[in-house]
Amino acid sequence: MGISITGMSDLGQQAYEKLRVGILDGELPPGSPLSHRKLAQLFGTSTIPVAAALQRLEAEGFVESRARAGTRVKMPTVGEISGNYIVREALESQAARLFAQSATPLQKKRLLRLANDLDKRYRSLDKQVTPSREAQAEVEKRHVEFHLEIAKATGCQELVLAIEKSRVLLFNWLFSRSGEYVPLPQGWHTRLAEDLSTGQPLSADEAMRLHVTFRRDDILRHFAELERAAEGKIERGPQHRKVSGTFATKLQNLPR
Amino acid sequence: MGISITGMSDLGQQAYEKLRVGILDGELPPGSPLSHRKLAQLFGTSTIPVAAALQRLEAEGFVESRARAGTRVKMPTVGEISGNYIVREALESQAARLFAQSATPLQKKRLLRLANDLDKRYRSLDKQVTPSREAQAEVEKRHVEFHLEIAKATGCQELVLAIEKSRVLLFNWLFSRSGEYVPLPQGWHTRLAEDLSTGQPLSADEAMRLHVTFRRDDILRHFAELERAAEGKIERGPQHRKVSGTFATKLQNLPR
DNA sequence: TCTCCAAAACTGATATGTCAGATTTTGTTG
DNA sequence: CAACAAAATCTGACATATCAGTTTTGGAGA
Repeated sequence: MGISITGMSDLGQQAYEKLRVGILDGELPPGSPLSHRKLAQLFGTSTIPVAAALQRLEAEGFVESRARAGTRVKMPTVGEISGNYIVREALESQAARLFAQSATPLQKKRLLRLANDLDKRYRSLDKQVTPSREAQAEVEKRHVEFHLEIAKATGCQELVLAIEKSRVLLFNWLFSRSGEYVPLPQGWHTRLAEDLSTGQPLSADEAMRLHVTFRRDDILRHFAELERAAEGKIERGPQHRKVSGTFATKLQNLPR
Repeated sequence: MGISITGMSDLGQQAYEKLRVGILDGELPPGSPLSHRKLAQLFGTSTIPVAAALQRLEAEGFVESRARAGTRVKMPTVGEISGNYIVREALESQAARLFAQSATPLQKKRLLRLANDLDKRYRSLDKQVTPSREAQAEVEKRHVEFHLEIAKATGCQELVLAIEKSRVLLFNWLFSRSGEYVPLPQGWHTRLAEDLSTGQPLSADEAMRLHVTFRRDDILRHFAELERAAEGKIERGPQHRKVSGTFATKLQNLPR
């Protein structure tokens, strides 16, 4: 699950990628402080490439920065998550239209196979009483891949990138919390793949909209509660969270 | 027609804005070289804020950079323009749905007024034999504002920003060339505004799709020709274009 | 224990200088 | 005059150092 499209220099690119996986792997949960200096020391570079990486991550919505006050992994608001859903619904329903309109039999077959596999994984996840975070993340990553496969089949690179951006961002926001898990209907993705493969563009559009918005209201409600709970609480300053990975640990214990 | 949403430091933000208007005003046409040093000298800063501004402009698609070889205003490919249309169709039809679904009478009235004004301006443009570049740009800017008004009425900030980004980018690409002008039908925007104000979400969606894609094929054909004409021509190195504004002139005549 | 405030510590922003790579120019040779 | 190579020039990437805000901290006083 990685964007390449360099556009950035060597060290800056490396810092960007390290930070990105650090965030997406949950080692750097929302609120984690990201000091230019400490990161530079950790990476063995100056602060310049770090600043470039953080600027890009900020533009992509992973990070928020206030001048001379600090940079941290972003805490999304309910409004932003809601907006993300709206934009993603627009992009993915467009991809669904184009897929239904012009996907080759091979692409359709491939999508069906992916959908089947994905549904299997979700089912096996449902069986477990307490699925591990890693297991959930693994399945969700494949979920993203499934949707990107639809977009890729359209042949429109710009659409793929826009959807990936939107998907990955939500992925990160969701997995930063212990979200109550809403099980999906049986054959949820297989049915979608069938709709996209056999239906007209318009019905594919509609099917995708339903798919995208299925868990939306539950999730928004959940986050609204979390937001209310955090009302006026820790508003600024680094969050003293307990984190597992080596990344954040190293970062915290670094002097200077 | 300006994005604010800082996210960047003082000098970097200023450099970004200056460069952005320089590009959008046509003073820096596609292919113009943008040297960190020269720009820094022109702005009276170091190269650091300039680099930050250029990195952001690159992420937004206005500029392309190759490490240690140069940065220049981007020359779009036909594929990118086509992709831009697909993404924009997705975003704007979504905005149309939401507008039809939830716009207040006041917002509808306001949109109709804007549409009427816009159509008037297009009509007066059609009357002129050789409309000036400035006059065309002025009307096109209002065209962008019209579409942003629809998005703003949805109350979804993320959708507004995504549409603005997509619109402004195409705006810049189109106005960098002397495009053959395809006149619009009578009351083109007024009819759209009416459709969005009175119709159901689905019909609003469809109306917007038709609107967005109206000139698309002509434009893509036009650019395909231009691209073919430039086949293998000036591939690298600064373009020695003749430019009007003071911005580019200063830039070119700067030593170092 | 709580409030307030100044000093200390930390932060991102920026200037300056250097480096290696890419490009362009120039000089040479056929 | 063409082809080619070396040198001069230009480019962005980056390191180091400093600055001015912001936040945290450690009492002093209530």
